[in-house]
Amino acid sequence: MTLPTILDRCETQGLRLTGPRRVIAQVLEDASDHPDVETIHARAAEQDPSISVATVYRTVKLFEESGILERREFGDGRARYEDAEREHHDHLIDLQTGEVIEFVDPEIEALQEKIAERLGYDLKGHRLELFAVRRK
Amino acid sequence: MTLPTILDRCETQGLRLTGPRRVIAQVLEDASDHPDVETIHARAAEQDPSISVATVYRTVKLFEESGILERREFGDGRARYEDAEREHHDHLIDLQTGEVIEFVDPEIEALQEKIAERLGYDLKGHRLELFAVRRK
DNA sequence: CTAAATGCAAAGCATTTGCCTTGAC
DNA sequence: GTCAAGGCAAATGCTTTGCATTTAG
Repeated sequence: MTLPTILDRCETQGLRLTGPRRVIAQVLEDASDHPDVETIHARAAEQDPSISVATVYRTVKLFEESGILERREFGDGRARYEDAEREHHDHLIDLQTGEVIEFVDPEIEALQEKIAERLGYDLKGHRLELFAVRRK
Repeated sequence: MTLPTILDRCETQGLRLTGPRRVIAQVLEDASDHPDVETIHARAAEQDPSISVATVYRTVKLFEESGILERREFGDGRARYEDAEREHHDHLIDLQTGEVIEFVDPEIEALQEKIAERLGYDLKGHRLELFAVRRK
């Protein structure tokens, strides 16, 4: 069973499948990194130079609100996006180099419930995001 | 043994103790939350209305570069600051309400080294920051 | 056809910076 | 007295938005 593509999920959500949206969806489908809007726009523009940055902003916001993408803030002032349906993982971010390392740690996963419980905090539908920040 | 105040550390660092810096240092000393620049400025202005926002920005940046403060990005677009000398803790952030819960989990602390090792990533001088994000 | 989506440019915010004045040491 | 620090306003960088035009369904 293959996971549904971003485009599939756009259809499921009943989103209008415009030219720009198809291109942006494909760009994100192909991305193995965590592109920011400028990067997404650059890649989309390779397919269709008429796509504007404003549309990229509007589209990633729409996709995020539809649960298709997840927005990440890595501390460098711009938002980055990645497919929300990818298997869960955490991030190690080096603020000096901008390097982002993905990882999954079973013990950390197991700690999520425990921590929430200890704090009396309802984690339902939430996620723990782990950051290792190399400060200056 | 009492911990050195922010002002103490400014002196240790050889920073010039100007009026605005004294006030901003005291504001941060008194803060039990994670104030952003606007908030810090509002509190500082109560003591001295002539302090400008630009100075608050310059001062928190200086303090951060001096290791006196730590900058936090909680995903709402503005930076927040807290005393770097406070005992280590992580944060649970609810992006919907802006609520920030501090906590320390010994198991998570113990996992830091392990994770870094597993990734071949040098954590020296770094820190794991934990976020639980309630998305929309 | 009709409402939603796009492009473009202007507007918004948070933050930074240039420049001249003020003040700490 | 000197050079760093501060105030003010302009500039910057990322993101959003108003409006006229295009387009998916």
